[in-house]
Amino acid sequence: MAQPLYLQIADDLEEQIRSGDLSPGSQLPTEDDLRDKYRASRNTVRDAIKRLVGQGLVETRPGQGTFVTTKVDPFVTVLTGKPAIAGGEGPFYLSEVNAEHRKPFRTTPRVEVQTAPGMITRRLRVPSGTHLVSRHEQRYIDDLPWSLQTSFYPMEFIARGATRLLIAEDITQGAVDYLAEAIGLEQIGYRDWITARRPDSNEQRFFRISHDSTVFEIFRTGFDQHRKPMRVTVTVFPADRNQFIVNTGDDLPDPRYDDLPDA
Amino acid sequence: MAQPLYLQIADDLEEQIRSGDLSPGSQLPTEDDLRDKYRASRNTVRDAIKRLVGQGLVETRPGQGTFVTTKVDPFVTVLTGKPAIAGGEGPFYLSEVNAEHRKPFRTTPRVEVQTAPGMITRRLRVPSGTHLVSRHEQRYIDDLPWSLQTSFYPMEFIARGATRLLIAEDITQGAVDYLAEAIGLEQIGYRDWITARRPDSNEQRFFRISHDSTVFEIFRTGFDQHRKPMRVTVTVFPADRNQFIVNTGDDLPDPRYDDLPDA
DNA sequence: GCAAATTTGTTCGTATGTATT
DNA sequence: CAATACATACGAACAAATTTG
Repeated sequence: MAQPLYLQIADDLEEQIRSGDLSPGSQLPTEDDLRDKYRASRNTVRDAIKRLVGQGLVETRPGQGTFVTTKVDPFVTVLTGKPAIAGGEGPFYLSEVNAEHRKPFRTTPRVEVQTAPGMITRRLRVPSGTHLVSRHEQRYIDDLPWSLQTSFYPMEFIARGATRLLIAEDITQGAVDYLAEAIGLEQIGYRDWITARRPDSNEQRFFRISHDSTVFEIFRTGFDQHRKPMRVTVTVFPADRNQFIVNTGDDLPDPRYDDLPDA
Repeated sequence: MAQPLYLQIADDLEEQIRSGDLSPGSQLPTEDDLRDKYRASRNTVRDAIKRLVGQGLVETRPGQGTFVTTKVDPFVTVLTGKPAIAGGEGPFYLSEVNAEHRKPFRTTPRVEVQTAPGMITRRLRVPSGTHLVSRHEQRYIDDLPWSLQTSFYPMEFIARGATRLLIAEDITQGAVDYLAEAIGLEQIGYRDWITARRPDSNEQRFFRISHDSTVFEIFRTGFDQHRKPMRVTVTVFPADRNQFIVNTGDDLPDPRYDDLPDA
């Protein structure tokens, strides 16, 4: 056995998909058809398909069939930028490359007061177990689920007068601008910490992705004029439709007109 | 059937792993033992284990058994930094956070002249099919495979006098400094384009990761004083042991003393 | 060095459950 | 309700990798 049969079948199907012989959105032959075609058992065919599902090349729908996944035009987020511009864009400075026609939408925040996980308190440099204000929202682009975002602020900000943080309303002017105006906290910069991991069950449901796909998780820590962390924002993006740009150095050419990802 | 049996088994094992009942590196009961314990067939037990493998919680070794994966202390790369400091560090400004004791090592480059893929020529803004110099190297940290890096330069640079680009030797002073000195090209900045994807078979072999794991792929385009792209570097990192930091704004506190990832 | 024992990997056949049309 | 298609589960057999005696 040079190669296991299920791998031969998977490779053959993968080749058909990559060559365009099986176009995105089209249906694969049913498992029974593939069983006849490759003279294998149905279980072996299913092992091959499982592999393709894991690779994100196809998706199965019970009662319907197996279909070649359609690639979405990836959404590109620029992580760097002059912090001052961030106002009105929400916690993230989202500059969408190649997205002229795209319509972002986000839910009104779900506001809670909770004891945050160590991942957050450590970054905010507060004792673990401290109560924090969290503002969670779901974000869509063109009605496609795009990211899940949660921002954490110290409770202390409320006492100092930033009461709108507790209200479940979009802070349209931008939370950064609001904090500057309300309690005189200026964000002088931020640090993004980029990781990748598997989605939890919530994320699988919201993004409609499988358990063995990948999400980016970006922790953004904002620092005030005293170089102290003033807030932490955690954003989760499905890796299959998100990419990121980081610019270092001033006056770089606009990425919009080159650097395009492969079609 | 509230939950499929193989998911119940997987969840139970996952719980044992997360609780520390099964510690990292330790061996799970054999498939036959698990078959008896859960009164399921061996195939059902194997389905459960496959799921855990996909989640990266365990790894199987033919002839030996199934073992709880040991998490490596992640390696953190800072993507932003004053470009001037990059000299001597190689194409990437690699500032290792929490890495005092770690020893980086890289192979001597494999140098080729090739027609690069569209992904590269598009970023370099040269016609597709143009010949480019590529310098490929494998990079290790503490003898663990850490990243695969390939840099592309226009052939024209050779004619203009940067002949050392063609030599399969480490350019210890840094390629950026060398180009400045040899042909007067200054890198004024760069752009990183961050994506995630599945590893190809080469990468699976080199990093010793499975086909359904994830790698980061970072395209770094360097720009010269005329704001034209002067080189493109592609680096691939396995996602299970790599994280990235992006700083926006000056004078942020050192991430080394906070922001530590969870143990 | 070799053979046996152990353990995971592949493949088949079969039966039944669940979702969709 | 019936037909179709994928999902789960069991049992069995043999192959391949590794360790042990």
